Amino acid sequence: MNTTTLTALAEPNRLHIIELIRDRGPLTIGDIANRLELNQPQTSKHVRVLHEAGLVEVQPAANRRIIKLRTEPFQELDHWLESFRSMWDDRLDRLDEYLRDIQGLDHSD
Amino acid sequence: MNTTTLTALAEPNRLHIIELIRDRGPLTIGDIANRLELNQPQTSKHVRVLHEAGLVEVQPAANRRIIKLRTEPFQELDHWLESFRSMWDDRLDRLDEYLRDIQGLDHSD
DNA sequence: TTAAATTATTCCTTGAAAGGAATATTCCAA
DNA sequence: TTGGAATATTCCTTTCAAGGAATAATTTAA
Repeated sequence: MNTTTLTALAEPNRLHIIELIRDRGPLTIGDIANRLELNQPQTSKHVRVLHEAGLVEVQPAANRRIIKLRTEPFQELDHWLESFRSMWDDRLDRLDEYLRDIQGLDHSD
Repeated sequence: MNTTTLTALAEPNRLHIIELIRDRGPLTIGDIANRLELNQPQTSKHVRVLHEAGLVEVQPAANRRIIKLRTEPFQELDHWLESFRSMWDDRLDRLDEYLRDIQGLDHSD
């Protein structure tokens, strides 16, 4: 697991930005600032960090920037958590294996 | 999602400690320090942070402390990721739903 | 009780990250 | 081309986390 993703998410305002976009869909810097009651400069800065960490995609549209979630970092995080899942849920693991069997998918890992 | 978990994991050495315990099982402060080539004081400090964040359980044994992983924070992180999963894998979501159906489990959430 | 091993704590310094305030930049509309 | 809206950047200050070094505390063994 890489720590850039975690570092980016560890700041409360940035986490809120991520969850906001997750819930409301792509948003503008101004939208984010308004909804989260942040100043515009700090919003830009936080979004920059999120972008540099690859958590977010920035799509210019005229005057504005539309901020979208990227999937890869969350997939990576999810994959990382796989290695812990057996700690707390063997049953689901076995079901997952069974599921893959009946779906005829490869599970050679 | 709470940021204490993320903050604790965002520090590289602490992340290494977590992954080390995940892979090797419960370890002593000294074991961790040796394997990760950390000084003992910093190891103690990092483990303290991990413990205060609830990521780790500390079990005294005579002179030593045995450090174990706790499951809850990882479960919470996993649960948080659920809300993102539909972004990248609708198929698995549908399979999961199907799975719950044939298992006769409650899925009223 | 003393010594040795293991771990915890304290003190200090340094670097980085975050917010505020001001200003710069970019882009469209008129 | 000028004005206004949206966003970016810079500069400054403050706070906080991390490492190093030294030392304290705890536990067992002898």
